[in-house]
Amino acid sequence: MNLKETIVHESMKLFSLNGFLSTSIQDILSAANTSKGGFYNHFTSKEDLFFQVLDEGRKIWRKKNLCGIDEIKEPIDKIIQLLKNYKNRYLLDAENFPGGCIFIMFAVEFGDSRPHLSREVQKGFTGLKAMLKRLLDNGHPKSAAYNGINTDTITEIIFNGMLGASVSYSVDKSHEALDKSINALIDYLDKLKKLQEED
Amino acid sequence: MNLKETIVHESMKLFSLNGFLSTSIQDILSAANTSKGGFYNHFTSKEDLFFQVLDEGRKIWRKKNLCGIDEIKEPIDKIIQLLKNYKNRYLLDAENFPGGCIFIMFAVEFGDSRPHLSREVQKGFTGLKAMLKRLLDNGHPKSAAYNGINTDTITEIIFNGMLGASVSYSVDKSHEALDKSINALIDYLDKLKKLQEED
DNA sequence: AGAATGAGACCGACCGGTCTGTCCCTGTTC
DNA sequence: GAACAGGGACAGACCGGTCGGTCTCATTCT
Repeated sequence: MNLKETIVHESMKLFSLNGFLSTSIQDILSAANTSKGGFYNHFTSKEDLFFQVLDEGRKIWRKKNLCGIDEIKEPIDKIIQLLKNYKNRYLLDAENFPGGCIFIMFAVEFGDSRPHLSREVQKGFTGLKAMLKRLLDNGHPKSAAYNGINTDTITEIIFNGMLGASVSYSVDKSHEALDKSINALIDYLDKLKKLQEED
Repeated sequence: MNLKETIVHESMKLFSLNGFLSTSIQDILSAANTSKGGFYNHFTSKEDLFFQVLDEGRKIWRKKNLCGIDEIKEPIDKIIQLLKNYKNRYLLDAENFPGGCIFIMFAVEFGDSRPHLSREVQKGFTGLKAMLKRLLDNGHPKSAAYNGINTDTITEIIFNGMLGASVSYSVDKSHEALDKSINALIDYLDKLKKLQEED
């Protein structure tokens, strides 16, 4: 791993733990065992680093969360697999994000004050929500409702459940609560699936 | 409103928008139309201000969210009323928290780096979760399960749903999505209530 | 007179970012 | 193969600006 990759990797961990704004260049230099010269030789600014970390984070997100999904045919089962991956491979894997999901960290800490950064982060959330809805719509022949519950509503429940689980896990670090949270969402989908089959 | 109250009030709004760490004393002085002397005459430090804002925020949270709950007898209906308050009186009321819920902001931005502040914030979450569980346990005669779903699981769903809804609302500011999110949780509880009545 | 209030100059620490200098690797020349 | 030039990689002194916090002093109220 060369210096540039090291800096991105170490920054990702620090951002996950303390956020982008609270992590100083000096913190990063110490973690990556380098100096200002080394840093600015590879990045034009701290913001430049942010975007590269964001990109790398997205790659990792996809790798961890979409693992094994293509092999599954039934759309609702795809989402269930996604939820399992989200818990076991993503949130519980502290190698890259020891402090929790960086996207939520970024989205919250930027708030209304860094709109150009916040906007970039928001794209990821929009994408996830759209993916969930697409899967649900594809999964239902009538393409509109699961036993009277429309797919928008289900999307919101799953999406917010994932967000909430991540936030509360990064706050209390309770594996037990995380298990319950994700399993509750899986139950929710399981019941929808049964209703669908009864139709 | 005297200067001290003005400072707390303006700080709360700024913290909601930009977070505690990204809000400088100078920002607060400008918003409250005062000076360093005026500030440090009422607060010993920025951290002191934080705790007073946190206290005030909790008072507002209770006032907004618990409104009308005592008048309701049925425990699940209490939670439903809480969810309605949460959406209409709390999240949608931008007077005090224009940028979104300060507790989530604090919890996320402090991350693992300010444990003594983070811990104080976490107490509120623990309290809310405990309240939800208490209501659910009281509401069920067998005090253990709603049609096979235990109260811990329901608590997690509601709690994470509230967190997630708040995060995604503060990111995208979509009333429509917020409505769907909260209504989905209310539906979830409604169905549990029906299952309970069938017993 | 004396206490409470608050204005604002000032302090050291630290921030992100620049700049110079040193090292080392590589290609060229004889 | 030795000598040298050029350039990328990196170390660290340094810069202006901003941070939270202190201090002095003027004003106002009792």
